[in-house]
Amino acid sequence: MRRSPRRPLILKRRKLPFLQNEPTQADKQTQHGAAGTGEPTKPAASQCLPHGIPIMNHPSMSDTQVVVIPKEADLQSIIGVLTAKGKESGVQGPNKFILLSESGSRGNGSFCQATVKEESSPAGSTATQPVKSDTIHNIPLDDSLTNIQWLGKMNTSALEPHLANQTIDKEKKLQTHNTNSNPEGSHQPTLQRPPYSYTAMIQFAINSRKNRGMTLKEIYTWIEDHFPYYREVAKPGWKNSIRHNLSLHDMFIRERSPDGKTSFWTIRPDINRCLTLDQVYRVSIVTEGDSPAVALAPQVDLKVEPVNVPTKRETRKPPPKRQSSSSRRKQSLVNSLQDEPILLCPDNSFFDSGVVSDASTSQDVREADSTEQQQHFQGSPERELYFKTPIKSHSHLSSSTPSKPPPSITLEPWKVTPVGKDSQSVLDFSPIRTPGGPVVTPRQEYTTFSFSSTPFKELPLFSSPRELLTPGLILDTMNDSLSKILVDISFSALDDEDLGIANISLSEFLGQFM
Amino acid sequence: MRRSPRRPLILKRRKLPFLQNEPTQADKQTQHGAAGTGEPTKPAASQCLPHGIPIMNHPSMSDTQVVVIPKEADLQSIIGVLTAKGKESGVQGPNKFILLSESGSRGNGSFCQATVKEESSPAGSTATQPVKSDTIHNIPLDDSLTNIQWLGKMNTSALEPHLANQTIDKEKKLQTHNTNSNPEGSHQPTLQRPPYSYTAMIQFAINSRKNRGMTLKEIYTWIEDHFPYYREVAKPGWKNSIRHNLSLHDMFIRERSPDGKTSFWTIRPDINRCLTLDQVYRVSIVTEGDSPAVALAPQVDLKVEPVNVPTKRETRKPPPKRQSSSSRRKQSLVNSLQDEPILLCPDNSFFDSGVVSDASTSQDVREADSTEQQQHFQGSPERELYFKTPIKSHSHLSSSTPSKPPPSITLEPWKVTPVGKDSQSVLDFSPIRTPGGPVVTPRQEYTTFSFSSTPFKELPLFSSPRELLTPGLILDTMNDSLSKILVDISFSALDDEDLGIANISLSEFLGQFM
DNA sequence: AGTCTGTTTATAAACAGAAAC
DNA sequence: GCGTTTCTGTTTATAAACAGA
Ligand SMILES: [Mg+2]
Ligand SMILES: [Mg+2]
Repeated sequence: MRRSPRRPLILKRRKLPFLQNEPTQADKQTQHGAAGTGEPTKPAASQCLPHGIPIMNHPSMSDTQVVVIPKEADLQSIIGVLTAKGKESGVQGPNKFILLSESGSRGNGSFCQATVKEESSPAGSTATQPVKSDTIHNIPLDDSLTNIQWLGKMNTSALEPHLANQTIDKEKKLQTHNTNSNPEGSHQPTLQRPPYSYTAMIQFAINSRKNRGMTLKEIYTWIEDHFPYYREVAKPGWKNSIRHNLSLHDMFIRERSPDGKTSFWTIRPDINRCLTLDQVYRVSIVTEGDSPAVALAPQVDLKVEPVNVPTKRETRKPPPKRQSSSSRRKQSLVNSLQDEPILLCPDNSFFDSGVVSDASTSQDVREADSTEQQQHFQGSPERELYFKTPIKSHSHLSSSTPSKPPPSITLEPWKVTPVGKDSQSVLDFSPIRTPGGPVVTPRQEYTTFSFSSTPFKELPLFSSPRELLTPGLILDTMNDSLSKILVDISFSALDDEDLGIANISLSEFLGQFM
Repeated sequence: MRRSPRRPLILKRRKLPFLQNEPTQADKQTQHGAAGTGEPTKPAASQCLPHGIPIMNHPSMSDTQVVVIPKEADLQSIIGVLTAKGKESGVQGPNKFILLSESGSRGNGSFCQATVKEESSPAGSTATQPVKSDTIHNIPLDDSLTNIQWLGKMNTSALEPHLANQTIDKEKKLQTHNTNSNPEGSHQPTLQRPPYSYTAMIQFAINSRKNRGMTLKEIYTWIEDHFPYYREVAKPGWKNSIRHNLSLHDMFIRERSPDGKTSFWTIRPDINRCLTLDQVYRVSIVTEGDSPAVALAPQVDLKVEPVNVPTKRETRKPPPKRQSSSSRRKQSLVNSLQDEPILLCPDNSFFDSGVVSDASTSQDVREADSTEQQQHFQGSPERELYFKTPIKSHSHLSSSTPSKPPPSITLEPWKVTPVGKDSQSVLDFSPIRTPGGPVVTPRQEYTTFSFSSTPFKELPLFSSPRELLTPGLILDTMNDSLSKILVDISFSALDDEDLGIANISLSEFLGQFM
């Protein structure tokens, strides 16, 4: 809940399929629509993990949520989902999760009205029983996938072009299509769209080179080799997007080869965070490991050195009522290019030279008060209701931010209608919020078993309060620790909170890669 | 042909209608298409102005073209079109035009096969005879409008909110719709989309304020007041685009009011060129003036002072064969923030304070050799021909740059089929190139009368070579001079070419406003 | 003549924080 | 004061136009 939100590693705003089948406008409903999909604007439910595992807010810590893990549930899967969820929701969202094992009396709380055994979820496979052996691989995925889930489907061979250094050329590796039925033993890479932005993938590509320079074609090839989605299913416009990103972002600089014949792309060294797919991959591979008390961190040895201590420290904790900073971010980081710590690049096997680079993204303007800042979602599905406001003679949209029509239920594999009595309570298991889907509203309902985000103590969730004292696991997505095991990123500087600028967490380190 | 190209003032890449009627996908032709519109991939023609007035390349000066003005033609209209054309095509395109009066023997050359009297052009009105009195106002316009043409339709009252300074609020001025039939006397503003980019319009808006700060809402209002298109016909998504531009471009900075309550947008003073709509308007108003030997420049008094002389002057003229600079622009202007002259803001009636600002856009890396760099256009209509290349199993597009299907003829009012014998020679009068229309190809055809861009001397265009010596007008769109009249922007520093960085022309000054 | 590469602009969209209602 | 809605601001994605190599 501190420091300015880094961009999540897990992609948002990337719903668009980008498949070869064009939008098809099948459900265009051009003028007569806007009444469809029957989303009944319910007060929404408490958040649930897939298969009805509930998540409750902690009564006192706003950044903490409590999860009761059923006995039948797959712990690794849940940890993965929670990690993704925590990272995704940024700083204001929950980033600590207390995992409690269910004490058998599961029929007690009706909070989610969906049991683990529930197999009638209409939106895709249910697949949580570990005996199914496709615990992760069969989770219904789409573009709004978390990267951990996605990585569970990635083949490790997708990383091998790293190891076969320099010989990535034209051999048709990785061309083995998986036939959509992917049992756990097979290790083909998915054709699912990876959850990384173009900018992130370009960084992955360029940073995989020791000289940290790549031609455009090599970037294409690298991405196609490591993310077969782009070779196989994406429309060719993805290359246009790559070029667009290279040109648009100042982070990417085009340089000339010494002979001046070819040009190659580099990353501005002063802002290169040196993230590689390997690092991201290792993070999540470890996440899926055996012991739950395993570090979620990459195996790299990062060193944060407080060089160029910011001179404007007074802006870091603004007076809580003056100026209010009104942070929509980014404008507060003007001229923050110099005064950030130098972050040494990890010298893993892919790098020869430890290029010195300093971080230059955010000035880490943390808001003073983190007082119960419940996350707001704009639950209004969309206001393409015609003539809703008689402002103009426009017969078209009235909102200045375009919005997609709410998708139909079957298009959202995370939306599972529970078997409970109230058919209106559609649970949103998606880690991605869609405006129009059932979202969590901050409305407080202290009285019922309904799916509110009521503080924890109000809900009769457990058969006895003893369970709250169960020494469960604590998953902290802010520093990617599970239980009390801290990540093994060794910060050479202060690591207490709210003390210094060197207090950069892994999630921030990862998150700034958009 | 010198200095790096500024972005044209006249908008390109803005074909999209952005009207309330959605794309309608009526002619989607999803899979069976791509054969339509009957564009026969002809070798294309030499460039012509509307009504068949030909433009020929000058035999020796690659940036110069020669235009023979028929007696019946409207000179002002032609000058306007040429000015737009010159500004639009950037540095590599022609920016000087020698205007010659036709010597009566018009039937001589068959080069354009369209006479001025031709009235059978199927795409809109022909409207060049000044006796029609709607010389400019009736030119068929669409989104690919030049700004000069567009300004011909603009009401002068659209500028009056400047004069009624500060009281722009809610009075329903400018709400007088024009009923599409706009005789010359009436002065309603058009509902046509203005040819300015969002970035340009935002600058117009903010620079119209003395304090050079505007809230978002004020920017909206300013644009709506001055360009009623956005109030009346544009989809509400245009406000999204405004916000997008404000956020995206570093040029726009959000600041807080002194009380910290509201935020307003400013333009980074070190790169603010202080262009206002008033200036653009005056430029074009003068262009439409009576005498052809009139200055095309704004009435402002700009002063360029060579402060911070660049230290890396050796990069300004690279060795002509080494490195070759391979300018796709923009990457050559890294770190050029400091070393450019300070450009004083013009203190016209809209400014109180002469904010000091220096230019910081382009480092003016001029290509060494401007040897017959004929402009290329990618005339390939689009290659959504399925299975054209058996590269992948993609059934969809194969080009990584998406392209629109070629529009039908009737949608392009500039495309006029001449009455000549060859029905295939569709002339493109549009100042905007569409990749599918007939474009000028650099193919050299020295032998025929065909529509090639053959050097000037090869074409038997004139009845006698005397006409080449006719003391015609010279329209130079690089510095916006007609005849020998220079623009009245007074540069205090060097104004000879290739000498100093202060050699900034009006077109560059204007052009950098995208 | 066509393709690849690079730059810009436009538009839609997701979403978050702040302000208004 | 709270809850909702709207406004404002930031990013990402995608299409597209077009220029230069
Ligand atoms: Mg770049
Ligand atoms: Mg900005």
